[in-house]
Amino acid sequence: MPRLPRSFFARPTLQVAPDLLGKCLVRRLGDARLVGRIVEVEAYLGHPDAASHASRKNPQRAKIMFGPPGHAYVYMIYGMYHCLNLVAEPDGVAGAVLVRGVEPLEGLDTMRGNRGKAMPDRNLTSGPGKLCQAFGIDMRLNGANLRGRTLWVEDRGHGPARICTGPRIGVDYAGEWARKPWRFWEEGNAFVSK
DNA sequence: GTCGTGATAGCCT
DNA sequence: GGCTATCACGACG
Repeated sequence: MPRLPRSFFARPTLQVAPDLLGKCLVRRLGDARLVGRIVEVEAYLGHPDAASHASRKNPQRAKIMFGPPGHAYVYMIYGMYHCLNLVAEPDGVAGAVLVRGVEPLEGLDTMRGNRGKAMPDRNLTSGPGKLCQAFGIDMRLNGANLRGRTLWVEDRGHGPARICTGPRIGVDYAGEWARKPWRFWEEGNAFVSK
């Protein structure tokens, strides 16, 4: 299956984000191969997007967002969970797409083991923290090249049926920027977080 | 089904 | 001491 080239990511974040819907996130984890079809994302820009880590006064945590496209920006949130972003825009311009939901296609048993307990399958990857846990994504993958051997994105041709848009989740502090319709999801998919 | 809340760590003022 | 691009669980009905 063809991996998405760097040129796919080297575009405006608001174009890359909806284009990622229907693409497949692939993770090699030991002998396991985990695949999830992306069904929900959010776009985060650079300054002056007040909801973005890249627009903080000291965006040290988000420096990967300013780097070359086609890399992973991973951060820890609420002390317990991780969130996966895919860096967009040309090198030097901040922008990333938060992956909020994927539909599990391969490696379900490994995902169930990573999530622990008796988690219903519909809760495996229907949220940014959940999917990172299921895919074994943590800070070790921050800055990883998406054309390496552990994490990448493939185009398997299963585009989204229909795309919906709305405000981003959990950024109410960001004033007018919180109301931008920069969350994109596939209509009706069970693995959308809300 | 909805709602409220606690967990937990790194960085902020 | 407060906040965070979250989640799971228990109470309620």
